[in-house]
Amino acid sequence: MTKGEDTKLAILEVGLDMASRLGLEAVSIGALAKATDMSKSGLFAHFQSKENLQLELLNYAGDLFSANVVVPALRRPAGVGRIKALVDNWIRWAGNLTGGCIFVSASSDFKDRPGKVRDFLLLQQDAWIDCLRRVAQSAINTGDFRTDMDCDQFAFELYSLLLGFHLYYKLLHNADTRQRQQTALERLFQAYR
Amino acid sequence: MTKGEDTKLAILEVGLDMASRLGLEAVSIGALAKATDMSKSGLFAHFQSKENLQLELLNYAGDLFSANVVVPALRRPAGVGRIKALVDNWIRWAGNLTGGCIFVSASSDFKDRPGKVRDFLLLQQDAWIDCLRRVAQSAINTGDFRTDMDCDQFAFELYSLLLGFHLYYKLLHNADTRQRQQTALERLFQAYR
DNA sequence: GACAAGCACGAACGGTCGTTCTATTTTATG
DNA sequence: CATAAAATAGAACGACCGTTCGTGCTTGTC
Repeated sequence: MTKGEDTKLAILEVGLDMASRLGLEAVSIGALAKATDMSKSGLFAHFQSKENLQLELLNYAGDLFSANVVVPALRRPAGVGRIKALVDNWIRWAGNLTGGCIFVSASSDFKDRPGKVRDFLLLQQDAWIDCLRRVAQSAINTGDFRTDMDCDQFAFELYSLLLGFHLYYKLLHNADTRQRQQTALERLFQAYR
Repeated sequence: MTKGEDTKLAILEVGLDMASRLGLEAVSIGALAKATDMSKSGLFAHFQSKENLQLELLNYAGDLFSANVVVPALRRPAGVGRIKALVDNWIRWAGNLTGGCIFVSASSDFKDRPGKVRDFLLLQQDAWIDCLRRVAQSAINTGDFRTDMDCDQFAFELYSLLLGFHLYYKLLHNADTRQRQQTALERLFQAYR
């Protein structure tokens, strides 16, 4: 790894945490430069534009998300166990970032900001929902879930619970959140068995 | 109503829509002044500070929310019907604002921005969740729900579904969202009957 | 119709924004 | 070790940020 790539990665790491806390739009070149002990122009040279920085942040986050949330879950045998692993990984992912899941923050931030950033974010969200749908389908195949279940419906309800967890945990700092979500998950799984 | 109050209300109306779209933090004095055909200083005089503008926006939104979402639902007879009315009103509320529910946007925006604005937002969120809890309790009293149900758990799951709806509808522009949410709601109600 | 109060304006403040240059230092390569 | 390339810094740009101040214009009241 060359020096430039190394620096860039360090910037993205700091930027990701900043974006999770304050939102993708609030990650300014100046603030990020200060946080990484660089000059504005020195940092800027790595990204050519702010829009590009935002795209690279999302892409970096996507790589981390794949490696830490999706892939480890897919290594588990298909079925409800895999889904639970996916949820556990997601919870850990959201917990490791100071401000929670960057995709949740960015979704709220960019839902009405047309452009490449929103387009990319939408692609990532579609991929995530598709992932949820697929793990549900594979749980049907193993016999854990009913054959007549609606995987899209399942994905919607599961994602909703993750969003609920996110709000309760990251904004309200509710202590019982994990337990509450666990209960809801059990009820969700039970409905489709 | 005096001229000043009239102007202020017009500002809040425009500001609310802007905040729902771009986030509470992104409502700049200059942009809001342009949108209301006023001078920066003229508009500023109504609020004394940006923080105060944000607080007044939240307060204004809270009043509208009460009047359009909560109160009409509470006029319905207690029970599941009241809860359904509450949800319907919430959906309409989120639909009427261009960027969706301002409290959802603001929650994401201010979760890691300590200060008066976040404190006030937290109060509003607590009140809303308490409202959900109460309608559940009153549905127990009417016999619609089981007496041993956990109202906090119900509030969590119901709010989660609203958040899921919000993301699917406002970001992904998914056409089946309303139907999907309806199905999830029915399942939720059924579980506690 | 004079007068005070309320209201809105324009100009200006120091700061930060994203971005563009040029110059200098640091790194990798022969 | 020299040299080309890559990486970083510094200064400056116009634009916008939140905020302050002084000055007029509208209001409603006596």
